[in-house]
Amino acid sequence: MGRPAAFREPDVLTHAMMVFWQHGYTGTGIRDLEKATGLTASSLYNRFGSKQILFLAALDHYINKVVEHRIERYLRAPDPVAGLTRFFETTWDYIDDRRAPMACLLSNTALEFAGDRGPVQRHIRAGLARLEDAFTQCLERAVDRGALVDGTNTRFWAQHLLLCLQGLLVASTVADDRLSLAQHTRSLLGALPWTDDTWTRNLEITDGRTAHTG
Amino acid sequence: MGRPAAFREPDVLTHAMMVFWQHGYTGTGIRDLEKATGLTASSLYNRFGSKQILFLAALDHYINKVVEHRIERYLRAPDPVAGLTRFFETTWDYIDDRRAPMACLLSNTALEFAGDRGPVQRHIRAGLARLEDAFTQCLERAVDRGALVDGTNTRFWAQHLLLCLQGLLVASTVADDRLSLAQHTRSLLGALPWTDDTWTRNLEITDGRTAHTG
DNA sequence: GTCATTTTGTAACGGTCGCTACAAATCAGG
DNA sequence: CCTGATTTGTAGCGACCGTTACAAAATGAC
Repeated sequence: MGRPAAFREPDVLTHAMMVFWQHGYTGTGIRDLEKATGLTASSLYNRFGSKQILFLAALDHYINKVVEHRIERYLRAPDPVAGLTRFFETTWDYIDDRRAPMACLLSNTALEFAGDRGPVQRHIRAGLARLEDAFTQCLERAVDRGALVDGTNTRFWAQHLLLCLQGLLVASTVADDRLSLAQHTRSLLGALPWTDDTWTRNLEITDGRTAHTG
Repeated sequence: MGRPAAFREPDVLTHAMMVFWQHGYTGTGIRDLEKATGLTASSLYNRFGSKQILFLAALDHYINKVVEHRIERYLRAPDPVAGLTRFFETTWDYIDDRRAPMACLLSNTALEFAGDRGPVQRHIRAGLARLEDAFTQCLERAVDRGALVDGTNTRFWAQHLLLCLQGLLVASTVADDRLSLAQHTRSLLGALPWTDDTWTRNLEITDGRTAHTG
């Protein structure tokens, strides 16, 4: 009952997410959100109640769509080593797709709300925890396959990868060449306790593929 | 000639720097700067011309004081390995000194102005380049002392350290325990091409010292 | 003291901020 | 068609934004 909404909530959240991603929470005004979503402030407030709540919804949308999609596609790929490698490589692809390097909405928000102890921090932590868990599971599969040495502290190395990823994302906003970023990515991944020549073989495979695809 | 200013510019820049550091560029208003510096908007605009120019001056102030001080104290210390280790360790001390984790003004600004191509980006790059150079020189001294293997690409590993540092800083804003951050710092530094047992010996020294100092 | 020069305090400018009151519009159920 | 419920568009709220005009205050040069 009641007048039906003239929009689909996921679309609104996607557009809001993009604006917040580009300009941050403080840098995004309600008028920007109106333009991006095509809705009026009335509709936005009628649905979400406040700018902050809409932002939290956009954050969750980012986690459930962007992050989860990348987890599913790469970290849950059949080959955990190749998947992990591709996960980091495609971070740059994703960044280069857009006009400006936008890094990661989670990282951006983490720094913007660094002193915060409210709901925003909690949502950020939840999103990063989801990524950390996915890394952990990916590394555990690598251990099972004998790619990582037995007894590897997968939780620790998952946190480590998450930390390095955030460094790469910050660096990507100032780096003038993507090539060096790729080299640093290799060094970071190479630090993991791979067994024997697992990692060097993976590098050869990666080189072969990138040589073909450009 | 003319009425003398009732403030010292370095003090004004220090206070402005702290406010920008805590709340970011967009999140800081002129009224906040008035309260923090004790000056009126008139004086601020008479001296600096605009909020943006004041921010650039505060950025340079951060580079010349905070960053340069840490470079001088740690990266130019007699022992490059111990100095580098202390540099990363004291990053947390510096963060914990303040009420809220503020990470690094350069990293914060890099993400806030991710899409920017104007003067702010240039100042950020200059500051990071200064840090990269200092890392490079520190690593070169480590090579000269035989702590790093001959032929080490010091420029590459300096960029690598800078990248990892930014990851640590982002992680510090969401981390609930500093201990794990210290462990990740060790892993990051341990990835460098140290000679023989240089790094393990350095860890023992570090452990001994931290055991005494708490 | 007078003048030119610079800084300071006061007050306010036009614009945008997040948000909301209100009525018209659009549905379901009777 | 009427009623109740929900969304939409319009219009504007008070507060704050970055910035500025203007005059009083404080200096050195003469």
